[in-house]
Amino acid sequence: MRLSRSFLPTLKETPSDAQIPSHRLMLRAGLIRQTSSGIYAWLPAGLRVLRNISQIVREEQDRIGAQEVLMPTLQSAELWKRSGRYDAYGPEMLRIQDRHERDLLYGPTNEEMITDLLGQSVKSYRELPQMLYHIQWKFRDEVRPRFGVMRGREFLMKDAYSFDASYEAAVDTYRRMMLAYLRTFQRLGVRAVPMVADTGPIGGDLSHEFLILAPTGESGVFYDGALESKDWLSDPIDVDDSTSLAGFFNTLTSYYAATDEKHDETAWAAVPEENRREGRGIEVGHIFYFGTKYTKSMDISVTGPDGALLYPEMGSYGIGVSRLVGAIIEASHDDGGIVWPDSVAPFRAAILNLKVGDAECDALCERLYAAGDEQFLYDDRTDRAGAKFADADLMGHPWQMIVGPRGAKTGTVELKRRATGERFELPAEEALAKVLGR
RNA sequence: CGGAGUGUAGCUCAGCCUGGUAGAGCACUGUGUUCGGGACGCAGGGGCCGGAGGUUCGAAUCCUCUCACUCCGACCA
Repeated sequence: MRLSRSFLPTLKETPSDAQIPSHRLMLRAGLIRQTSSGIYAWLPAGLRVLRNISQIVREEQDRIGAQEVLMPTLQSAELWKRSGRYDAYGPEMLRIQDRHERDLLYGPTNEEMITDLLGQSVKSYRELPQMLYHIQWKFRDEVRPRFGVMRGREFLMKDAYSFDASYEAAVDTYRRMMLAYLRTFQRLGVRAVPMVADTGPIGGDLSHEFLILAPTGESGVFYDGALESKDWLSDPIDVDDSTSLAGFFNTLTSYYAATDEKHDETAWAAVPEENRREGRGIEVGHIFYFGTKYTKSMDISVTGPDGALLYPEMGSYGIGVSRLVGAIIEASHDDGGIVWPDSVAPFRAAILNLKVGDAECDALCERLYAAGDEQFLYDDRTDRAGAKFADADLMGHPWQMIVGPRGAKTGTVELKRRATGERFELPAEEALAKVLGR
């Protein structure tokens, strides 16, 4: 994208109603604009990030056999009356009426809808397991939205729902999903630690929250530092093998990790002192096994192997996609602006033409731009160099390809790595190779 | 939902107390000098002061109502 022709409105000054770094930076870097309290419009660069995150989430969901669907944002109140949650949900649920005065709601979650959908078509245990997910906008009428997209009212979320014919199978599904989450967050370039979460009346140990560590997190967290060194992408866990999954799960959960709500001083004391990590975290994912809660309340059953009716065992698994944009920035920024992990950055690199109009600079920049296609943001504005540096740092591109009159003469590019500040003077082709990972 | 605030130019804000008819910096347009970390000069454009009522000769300013947004608390992917 050519910056001179793009809609990337950066701000030099900090908007007054943004309190935390991610909110300030998202506004300043031109990712979002607020349209109402807790509701945001996503501008081109912000949308790219949202899509990059969604794509990684999608690939990891698909990898464990989940199938993508897309359910509507508006739901019928009837559906929620069947599960009993229409009255139970409270004012967080946005309720509306259509012209026929039928009650509708803007979905805060989709358990009822997915359960109903599955029940309509799945009649035998042989058709299980099923795992469905969608990435859709949701609405929760928070009393007090704040922190930009981290606590908005409208938010983009991936939610998956699983249906198994037995508890044992549901446990495998849960563990499979847990691994998918660990892989997802690792690919997103952030450290998200799973912590035991409250299971409420369901009980058991099958509920975990995933928290990204950041000083502005809303929960206090305590965990074993050994969890930091795990590489889930190369761990040879067989997601189709129950024993392999159990081994993975038992190893993982043997390390202490809890939010302040569930913190246990005795267990904490058993963690080697040099491994104790204490800080704050932002919840970006939640996985939860809840059994037959909805299949029973909505009377959705299938025929079991013995011919008797069986209520499928369910779990639900959320990832806050739009919240992640804020959370990643909270975990990865500096005084100059955002520091995007490579995998989610809106652009892989910015090309900074320090002297637009200089034939050699222009030619070299065009050559670089053509090689990167839409992965590069070409700063072809006639601004001064300083403004370009500042904007590139603010927007957080992983790489900056700086082209000035000196280098352009010899076909040399100054490559800057945003995360470390390292600089390399390289021939154009080598710079491209490095940036494009070739 | 309780408490506290704020709405004036695209952004950050001053002006309000003590009414007299709209300001600054940045941004934007033109122009000249500059040109590797958010330059400088000159000349410009842009706001029915959130909205509605009221008081007054006169309201951004005082009063009433209303809407929006923000912060603190309780609650939350």
